[in-house]
Amino acid sequence: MADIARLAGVDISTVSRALARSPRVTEETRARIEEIVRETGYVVNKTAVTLRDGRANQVLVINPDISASFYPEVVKGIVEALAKRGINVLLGATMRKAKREAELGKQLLSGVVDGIITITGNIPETILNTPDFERKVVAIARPVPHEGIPWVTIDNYRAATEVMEHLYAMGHRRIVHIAGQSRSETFRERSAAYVDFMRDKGLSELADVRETEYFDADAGIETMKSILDTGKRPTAVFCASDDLAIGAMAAARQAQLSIPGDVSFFGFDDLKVAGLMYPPLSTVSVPRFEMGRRGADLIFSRIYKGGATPLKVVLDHHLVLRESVSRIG
Amino acid sequence: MADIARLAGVDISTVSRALARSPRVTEETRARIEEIVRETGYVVNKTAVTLRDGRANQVLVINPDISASFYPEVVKGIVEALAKRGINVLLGATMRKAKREAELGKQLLSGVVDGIITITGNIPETILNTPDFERKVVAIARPVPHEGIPWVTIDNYRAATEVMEHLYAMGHRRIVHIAGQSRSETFRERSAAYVDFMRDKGLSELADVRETEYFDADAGIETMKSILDTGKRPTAVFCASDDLAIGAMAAARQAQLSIPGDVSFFGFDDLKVAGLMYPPLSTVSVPRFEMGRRGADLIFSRIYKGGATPLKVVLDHHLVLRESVSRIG
DNA sequence: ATGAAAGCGCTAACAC
DNA sequence: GTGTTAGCGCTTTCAT
Repeated sequence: MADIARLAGVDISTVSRALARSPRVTEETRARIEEIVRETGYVVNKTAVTLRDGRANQVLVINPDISASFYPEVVKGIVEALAKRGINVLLGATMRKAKREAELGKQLLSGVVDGIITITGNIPETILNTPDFERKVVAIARPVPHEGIPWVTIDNYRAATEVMEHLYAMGHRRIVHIAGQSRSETFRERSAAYVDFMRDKGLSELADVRETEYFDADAGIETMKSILDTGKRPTAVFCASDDLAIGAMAAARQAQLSIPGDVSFFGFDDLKVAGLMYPPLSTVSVPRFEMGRRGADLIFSRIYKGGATPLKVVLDHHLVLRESVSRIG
Repeated sequence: MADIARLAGVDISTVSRALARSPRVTEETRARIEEIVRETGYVVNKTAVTLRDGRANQVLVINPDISASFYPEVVKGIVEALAKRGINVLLGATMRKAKREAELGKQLLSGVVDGIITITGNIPETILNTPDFERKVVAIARPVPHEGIPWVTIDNYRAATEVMEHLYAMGHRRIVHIAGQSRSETFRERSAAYVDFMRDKGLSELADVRETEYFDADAGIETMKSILDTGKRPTAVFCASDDLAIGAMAAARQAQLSIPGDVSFFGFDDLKVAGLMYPPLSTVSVPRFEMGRRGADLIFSRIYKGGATPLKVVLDHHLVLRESVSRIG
């Protein structure tokens, strides 16, 4: 900026004002300065501005694993909402390591970002004793075990209940549930809905919940294999994620089972690929993009406008019925 | 840091030294300072360090679209290589907009990052007149139209030729190619291999290249539909990406064709989901993780060690034969 | 072994 | 309308 000032024959503060579109600079001076800026390709040093202003105009999105197909749409929603307000979005992946998560949390303390949007269901322990940190964190999809942190979600219990009602209406009784981690409230709700439904229908005897650690396709394969190994083949499998379902279907097929002839499948998430499977997978449509947008709105209000926001935002879901479930009995 | 200094009863410069593990601080003083740091949860302000040091110890990875399944593994490789060297990785998505790309390029000029790894095949125009920018940019997967920028790739022409040889050996003659953008050298090479092979086998009459813009599943669906609309059904379809293949297979199935009975498919990338499709998709295994690692190594050498590096790194690929291709004739 | 002070690039309050 | 200056939080000479 000093260079620009010299070239324009003005003080550096005038350049600063011109670039900030302050009305206190002659139109003429500003034009001259802007011309020089264009010629030289000069760009304001953001680090200096951040240091000076005490804010980075950036937020960090923490997700567990960028390979998982669930997150990209959420991130897009966040970027969409924040970009137009001049807020940058950084992306960090924890790879499910608490240490990585703590590392990322430090970005908040070290001034690199003004806030954190987490999709991991955890809160980096590093920031736990930061005063006022509740105002700087928002959770999406998975709630965080901490009071005062707002979160955006769908009604998982209700959605899972609807899935079970559908399966039941299609004649299925011997239904098993491939679940996610019970330590995650999201997956706990889905499992609870399954267990409650089976009990309410007097089917507790048949209820079978298989918890998985990472709810990815590999877990789906392994779990499905172990289910088939028991010899008691279910007529339907309700998977807590599409990734689980994709893996489970592949495993069923490998065991020479036809889908949905021998066994039906229901997923959760409505990933892009769900509709492209063979057969196309019935699933629960989760408004991922909208979740991102709403989460971004929340954090923007709280951090940059200092306003109050609701602590819980529940978005709509709906069932997407395709061809992976057959009518039986 | 001033607070820490006051609490420890030393000068701020001593705190700085202690935290930097300088030998010029008594073991005792350092212990005291570290204790206080732990208690208060203090974290060094990274913005200030960046400003002072003139380097951010961060690089930016630019990719076209975080929804596409190709990139996460590459990013993981980059993170793996850089994290242990204390270099942070930021992720930016262009959503295929030149403007977004330019925006991201500014991050380099504004001091937020020290270098850029691009997986888009483009170079942000913003940085084009930065002196010495060739030293700060590395391309992965897709080369950049600019001299002096190193890149990491596989031999696309050779891989595509091997695919064609396999299809040919399996008896296929009426093979069509669903290609990516011809403006991308990567896809151009794959197409060229197809065209050359068909010509060399005297099959030019049957050659049919369908170029797509985004090489995603939707493009695969559309293109496959249009191929089937012509009425001349191919016996095999060589897709320039797995995403294209997944979409194309779905479209074929929707047209009541059996795979690979009626038509065979070959993909490119070996995405995780390729092996979980029904039937499992034959494809070209691309070392995405390794590409990321090597790209990261390159940029690290160039930026932080100021060393010279090769301008082109070609990694190994191999064919993964599964069940989406049948033997005919 | 520790302290004092300069300076990284910028903005904004304060002059004029 | 423009210039002068302090200060954001840190590291690193230079002194002692």
